[in-house]
Formats: sequence, C-alpha cells, structure tokens
Amino acid sequence: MDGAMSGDNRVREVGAAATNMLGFAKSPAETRVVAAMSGGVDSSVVAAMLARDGFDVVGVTLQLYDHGQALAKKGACCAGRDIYDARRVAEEIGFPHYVLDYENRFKESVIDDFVESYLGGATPIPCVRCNERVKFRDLLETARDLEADCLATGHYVRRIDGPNGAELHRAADPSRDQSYFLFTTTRQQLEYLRFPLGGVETKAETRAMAAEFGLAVADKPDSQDICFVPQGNYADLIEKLRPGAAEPGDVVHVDGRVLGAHSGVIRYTIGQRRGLGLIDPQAPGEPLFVVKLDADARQVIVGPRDALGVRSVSLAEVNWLGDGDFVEDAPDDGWDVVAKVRSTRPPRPARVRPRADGSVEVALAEAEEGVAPGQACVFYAPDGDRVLGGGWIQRS
RNA sequence: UGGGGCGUAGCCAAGUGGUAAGGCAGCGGUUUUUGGUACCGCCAUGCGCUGGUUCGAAUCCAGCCGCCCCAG
Repeated sequence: MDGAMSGDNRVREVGAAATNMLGFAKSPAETRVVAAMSGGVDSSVVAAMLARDGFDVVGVTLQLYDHGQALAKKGACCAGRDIYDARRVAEEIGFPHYVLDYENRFKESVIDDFVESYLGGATPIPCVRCNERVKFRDLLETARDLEADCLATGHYVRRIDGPNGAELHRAADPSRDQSYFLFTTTRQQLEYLRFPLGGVETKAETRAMAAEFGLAVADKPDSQDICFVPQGNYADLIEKLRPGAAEPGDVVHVDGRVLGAHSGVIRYTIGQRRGLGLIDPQAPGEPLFVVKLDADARQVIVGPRDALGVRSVSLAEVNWLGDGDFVEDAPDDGWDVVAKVRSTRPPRPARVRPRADGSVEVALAEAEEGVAPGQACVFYAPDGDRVLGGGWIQRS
C-alpha cells in the first residue's frame, strides 16, 4: 500500500501525527505496553523494537505446558528453551520480563478442547483456541492488571483504526498472514491489541531487524506444528491423555462397502489421503480420501476425490468484525465475502447468511476440498484484505 | 486332465527378442504457527518354476506347478 515508504514501516498502522507509533496521544515513555513473548523471532523483535523506540515495555512469556511425564516429552523441550530465549531478549535489550504459569488454563482451554474435538470426530485448531482463550483473554486481562495501555504480539496481521473502531486486516505479506488464526478476536480485544509486524513485507525483514537488534534468536527456526505435541504425533498424545478412548472401527466406502479397519477416528481428518493403507478393489488405481468421520459409529468414511467437494458449510459461534449488525443488516442473499476454510490458499468468493436458529450458512462459489468440522471458516471483504469475521465449521 | 485363458512388486497393470512404464498402497522429504491437501524423491538385478534357443528373453521353445473359464 505504501511502498514509497518501505524500509520504515514497522510501526505504521497508526497514522495520526499527534499520536505515537502505537496510537496513543502521549510519549512512548509514558505508554506502557505488554509484549507477549513466545521466545521466537517475531515476538522478540516486537518487544525489542518497542523498547528501543522508548516504550515502557513489559515482556511477558506464558508457560503453557510442561515437559513432564504427562506429555511424555523426551529430553529438553522447546517450552523451557523458548522461555529462556524470551528472557534473554529482555535482558539484552533491557526491559522487565515476567514468566507466568498458565499451564492449568492452557490445559483446560486448549488441550482438553483439542482432545475432545478429535475424539468427537472433528479436527481442532488449537492455535485459534489459544489466541481466543489464553492470549487474548487471560493474558490480555493480565496486561490490563499491569496497567498497560495495550498488548502487543508478534502476529502477522494488521490492526487499522477505521471510522467504526479498530479493524482487523490481513498482513502486508500474504504469505505470512495469520489472520485466519485470529478470527475469534473481538472488537473489544482488538481495540487493546497491537500487531507491529503486520506491515512487514517479508519474514526476512523481521530477521534482519532481529539481527540489527543483536538478538540471539535472529536465526532461530520458525515454529511449526502444534506446540504441545512432540514430533507431530498428536494421536499418541490423545491416547496418553484419554487411554482407551480411541476405539477401532471400520473404514467404509461412501457406497457402503466395508474396505478395512482403522485404529481410531482420531487418526483421521476429512480430506486426508495418506495413512489409510487401503485401496478400493473396484478402483485399485484411484486414491481414496477421508470424506467423513462418524465418531459414534466409529466409522471412517472414504471415497474418491470427487466425493470431497463441498459448497455449503454450516458454522457456529460466528464472530463478526465487519461494519453493521451481522444479523440485522445482513443482505437477503447473504454478506458478500471471500472466505477461507484453511489457513493456506487464497480466499474464495462466498455468501454468508445467518439462519433463524442462530447458525450460519456459508455458500461457496466454488467447491472446496477437505472441509472439516472443528476447522474455521474466515471471511474477508471482497478485496481480500479486511477480516470480516469467521466461525467454527459444524458440518458441510 | 477334452478345449481355452492366465500367472510381472502388498493391489491393479504396461511391456510379445535388446536389457522391467504407470497408478494405488507404503516410506522419506518440501510446503505450513492446526489437521489435511499438493509437490518432490525412494520403492522388482528381476517378470510362477526348471531347462533350452539366442550375442541378448519377462518376451521364443519344452516340461512342470498354480489359478480361472467352457465343455462333458
């Protein structure tokens, strides 16, 4: 949007001259900001940047899970390492830093939900639950308790002050955009939040800043996979937390034929191809995909690729961030949006229509594959930039 | 035990004298702050067995074994 000013657009989501970089009408030194620090490069840069710019930064790192026997983590774990890294950044730059024990809250708000979701045949997004129920709820309250003016995070997403209050927008770098994971953010939370990396053009730029600040985490690899699941082996974690809960059952073709057996619906998600270990004798050269999961019947229903397409999706718990009242002001044919049913891939045209029973129907202009209950459908304005809201997929 | 057909990797399958396609499944990796998808790589010193012909055979010949079908 403002390529002419490239190079110094780190904290430029607030423009008014009378306010500081975070949008407050007072000096940075008088502006207290709690920086949520995960121990990674992004949030470290945010904290360091704000401290260098003179803000009254208080770094906070949440201890979300231990590496004890409950999760059976092997050897040194990232949680401990990350906390150490965050603390070191605070020491290097010179601002206070606190580690808060959020293990119980994380367990109750994120891990339990994750486990129950899988056992119910759905496919959870723990990262969204963590943002929704831990970072932007409990941590945000803690920041208020610390009398901070705002809470800053390292998310790649933009917050823009609009005529009707704070708006959530996609990151300047579409490939790093994390707005999908923040769709549950409420307007009230958004008013208090700041995302200094939203305008960064590339991840390399962030790393360059980290190097510039002399941070040891500058070359730290990006985090990926689910933070509390070691080696990406989520099914083993579920079975440790709920022994015996994952029961075996049949793998059934959409036409009714039983093709084989599985060792628990928790190991599958809609759209999945690998791991079935099966072929359809009637079409031995064609791949099979998981089309549906029936936890009650303990069935994994599979079919050919063309059985995967979905054009209508039903949502619950919709969070609306667009202008106007989501229900009252909805056009008869639904809100005109572009929607994502997964974090990657560009958003596609869709219509979002509130139903009388409180649920919401999304009509996709083109079929999407791999639409699974428990995942999120996030809406954007037709130009794909502003986040208008989103909801949890119930069925499709 | 008359006639016909077939036997290539876990499944399907191409190849009919020149030194084993491809798909599915599996394994490994890339991508990705969820799962998944997609993409890339690997996966038969050997083509039912034993001999023979040939410079050379999965491909030709002989015998044997095993399936299947049609007749009785």
